[in-house]
Amino acid sequence: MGKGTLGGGGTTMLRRINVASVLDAVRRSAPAPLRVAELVERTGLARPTVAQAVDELLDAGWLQQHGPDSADRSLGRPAIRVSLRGRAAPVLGLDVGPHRVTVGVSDLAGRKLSLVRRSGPGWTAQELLGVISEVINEALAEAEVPAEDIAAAVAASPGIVDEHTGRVQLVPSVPGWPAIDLIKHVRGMLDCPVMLDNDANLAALAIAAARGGTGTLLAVQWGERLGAGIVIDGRLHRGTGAAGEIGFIATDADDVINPDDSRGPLERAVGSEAIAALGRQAALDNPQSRLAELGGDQLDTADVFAAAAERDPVAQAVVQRVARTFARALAPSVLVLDPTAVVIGGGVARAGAVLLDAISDQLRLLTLNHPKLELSALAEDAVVTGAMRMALDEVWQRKLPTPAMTATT
Amino acid sequence: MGKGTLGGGGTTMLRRINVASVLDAVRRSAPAPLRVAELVERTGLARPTVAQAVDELLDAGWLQQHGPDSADRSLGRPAIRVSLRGRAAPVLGLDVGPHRVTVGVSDLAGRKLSLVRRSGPGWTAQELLGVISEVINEALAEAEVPAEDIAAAVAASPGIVDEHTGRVQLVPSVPGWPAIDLIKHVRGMLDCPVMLDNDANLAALAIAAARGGTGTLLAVQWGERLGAGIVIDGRLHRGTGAAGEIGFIATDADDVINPDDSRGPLERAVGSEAIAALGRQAALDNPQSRLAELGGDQLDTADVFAAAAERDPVAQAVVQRVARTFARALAPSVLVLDPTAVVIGGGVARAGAVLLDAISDQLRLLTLNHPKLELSALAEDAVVTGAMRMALDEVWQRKLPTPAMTATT
DNA sequence: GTATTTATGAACGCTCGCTATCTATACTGT
DNA sequence: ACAGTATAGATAGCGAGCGTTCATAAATAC
Repeated sequence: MGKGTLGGGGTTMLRRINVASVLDAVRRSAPAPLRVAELVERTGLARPTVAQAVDELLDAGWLQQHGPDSADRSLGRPAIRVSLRGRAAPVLGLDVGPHRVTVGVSDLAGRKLSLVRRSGPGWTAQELLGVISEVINEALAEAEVPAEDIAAAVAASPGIVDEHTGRVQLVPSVPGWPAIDLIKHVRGMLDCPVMLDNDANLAALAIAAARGGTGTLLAVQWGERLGAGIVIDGRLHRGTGAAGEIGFIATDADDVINPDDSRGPLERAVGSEAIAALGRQAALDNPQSRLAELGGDQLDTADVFAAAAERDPVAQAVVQRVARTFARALAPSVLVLDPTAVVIGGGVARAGAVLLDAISDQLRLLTLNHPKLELSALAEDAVVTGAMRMALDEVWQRKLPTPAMTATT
Repeated sequence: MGKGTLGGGGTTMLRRINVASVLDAVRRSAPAPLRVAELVERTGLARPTVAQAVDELLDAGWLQQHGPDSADRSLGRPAIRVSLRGRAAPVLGLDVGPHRVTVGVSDLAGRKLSLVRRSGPGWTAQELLGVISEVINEALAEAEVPAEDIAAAVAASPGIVDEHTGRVQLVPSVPGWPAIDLIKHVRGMLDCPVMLDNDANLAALAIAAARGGTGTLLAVQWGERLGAGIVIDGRLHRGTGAAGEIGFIATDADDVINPDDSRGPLERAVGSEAIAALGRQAALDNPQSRLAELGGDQLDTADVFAAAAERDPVAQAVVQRVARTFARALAPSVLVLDPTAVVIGGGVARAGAVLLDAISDQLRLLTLNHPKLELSALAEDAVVTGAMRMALDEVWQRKLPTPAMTATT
C-alpha cells in the first residue's frame, strides 16, 4: 500500500483484482485443495501472476499450503497444493428466540467449527443478554477461535428488522424485546461488523445456499408464527424491509389486519397453536377417533400429524383443512414470484409427507408453474446456518474487491 | 487488439476497464455534455488516462465532441466537451399485440428517435408478420437510422415467453400466435441480438426506469387481461419464466385454475370485459341510475368509471366491488414482496382516482407496509418504452465490460 | 539408471497508468 | 491595447504489473 490511489483504477488495482480472482477460484473449489496449474487454468492468468498472488495470499494467511497428498500420485514433480485457510476469518452466527439461543462459528469455507444451543423457559430481556454472552463464549471456546479473530457476525431475531439501524420493529411475544439492542451487545463482545436480520430471511439464505446458486426460492418458516424468506439468485429480497410476512395474509373473505395484534390472520388460522386447537376440537367431536386416543387431554400439533399419518380420517380432515388454507394463502405469491422451489421449515415441517402432499395437491390446482415443494433438510439449524452464511457473504464481499465501476453510483 | 489475451486479466483489460469507466461516467450524465476535467473528477482517474480514453471513444464513434458552448463561459481556456453520440448504437423496441403493432427507435442516451403505431382489426398470424415489417421500416425511416446500425432489438408479446428459446408458451387470443417466430422474423431484418419478453415485464421495466433506480416495483397491466411485472433494483424478476401472472389468482374460495383456459379467475372477475359486464347488469337492475343513462345499450368499462366519478352510487358500488376483489387478490403478493410502489397501467388505468382510491383503501386493510399506489404515467407507450429500455441495457452490458470475475460461474 | 513428465523459479520485454512539466487559449483589469 | 492570470490540453519520464521464455528441480516409469 505504498501509494494511496484512493478511488480509481491504477495498476495496483489490477494486482488486487487478480489476487481476488485467484482467491475466488480457490474459494469456489473449497474445500478441495487446488494445484497452481489448476488455478492458472481456471483464472486464465499467467503462471507467474498466479504464483505471486498465491505467495501474497499465503503470507496474508488466507491460504494454506498442503504437502503433496499421497493419494494424488501423478507423473512428474508433485504439485504444491493450496486451499483456503478457514481460520483466517471465522464468522459467527447467532439465533435468538424467546426460548432458545443458538450460536454457531464457521470458517471461511463454510465448515462449522462449533454449534452451541441453549434452551430455557422464556427469559426476560435482561437475562437474555447474559445467556447470549455465555453461549457465544462457549461456541468460541469449542471452535478454539479467539473472539478478536471473528471477522463478521450476524444475529437473527424474530420480528421485522430495520436493515440499517438494526432495530427490531414489530414485536414478537416477549416483553421488552424491541428495547434490547442486540447489535450493540454483540459488537461489545466481538469488535467486528455485526448485522441483524429477520430469522425467516436467514433460514431462507441457508436453504438457498444448500440448494445451490441460482433460481428463486420461497422458504417458509412455519411454527407458532409464519414467516418466509425470498432468495433470488443467491441474494435476499427484502423489499422495503418487511418482505415475506406471509403470516399476515388474510384467509377469510372478511379478514382485516389489525396492526396492534402481533399475529396475523394466517398465523391465527394455521399456526401450530391453531393446528393443535383444531385437533382438540376434532377430538372432542370424535371421541372414538385415533386422534383422541393419541392426544388425550394435552393434544399437540405433532399428535394431529401422527394420527393423520396413521390414516385416521378425523386427523386427515384437519390436515386437509390446514393444507387448503395454507395453499390458498400462498398461491397468489407463488403465481407472482414463480419460484423454483418452495421449502417449508420450522416446527410444523416435522409433520412430513402427510402435510406436504396435501399442500402440493391444493397448490397444483391454483398455480401455473408448479414449483418443487420440499421440506427443509436443515431443520432447526437453518437460522444459525443462514446467519453464518450471511456473515460469510459479508466477509467475501469485503475481501473480493467489487470492481469499482459496478459499485459507483 | 494486438495480442489475443483471451479470457483473463492483463494490462489491456485494465485499459478496457478504464475506457468503460469513462464511458459510463458520460452515460450517467447524459444528455448533458461533460468537460474532461469533470470526467477526471468523476472517474478518479488521471487526466492523461481520461484523455486517451476519450480519444479512443471519439474514434470509435461512441462520443461526440461539442464546440465550446457560448453559455458556459468561464475563465481560462474553454474546455472541450464531449457527450454520448446516441446514434452510435441505436436500439429498436417492438410491441406486438393482436390489434396493434408499435415500434420505437431510441438512441443510446434513451432519447426516442421515432415511434410508429399501427392498429388493425385483428390480423392473422401471417398478416401480422407483414405489418411488423412495414412498421419497423417506417420507424427506421423516421428515425433516419439504417437497419444495419441497430445494435439490439427487443420484442414484446403477450403470453408467457421462454426467455432463451424465444418461444411464446401460453397462448393469447390469436389463433396461430405461438407458431410465429417473432425473433427469427426480426433477426432476418436487423442482424443484431434480438430478444423477446412478456409485455407486462417490459412495461414494468419502463415504469421502473422512469421512477429511478432502486427499490421494488410491482407494475400491473390491467386491461382485458391482467399481468404484472416485477422489477427489483432495476433488474427484472422472471422466476422460472412465468412470474407476475396475477390474472390467474383465485378470487373465490372454490376457484380452481383450468390450464386449458387462456384466462384466469382474476381476469374473469375484474378484467375490463368483466367490469363492463358488471356495469351492464347494474344498469339493468337500476334503470334510473346515471350509469344507465351514460352507458345506454353499449355500456363500456369507461362508462362505469365515468359514472362513478360523477358520484353515481350504483356505479360506485360496482367500482367498490372491483376494487375489493382486486385488492384482496393482490394483497398477499404485496405482503410477500413488500414493494416500494405498486403502479397500475393498461386500459383500466384510465379510470383514474376513482378506482385508485378504492383500491388503496382496501389494500390498507390488508397489508403491513403500505406501498405507494400510482397510475402509470406512460400510458400505452409503456411496453415499447420498456422494450427499448431492455435493448439499451443489453447494449450497455455488452459494451461496459462486466469485469470477468462477477460473471464467472 | 535413464528418460519423461510436471511444476517451480528467475530474467526479459511489453503495455499501461500516474506525476510533473510545458504549451495553448481566452477572459479580465489597467 | 496589453499584460496578467486562470484554466485546459499535450508531452515526457517513472514505476508497476503482466505475460513470455528459458533453465532447473523432483518424482515416476521403463
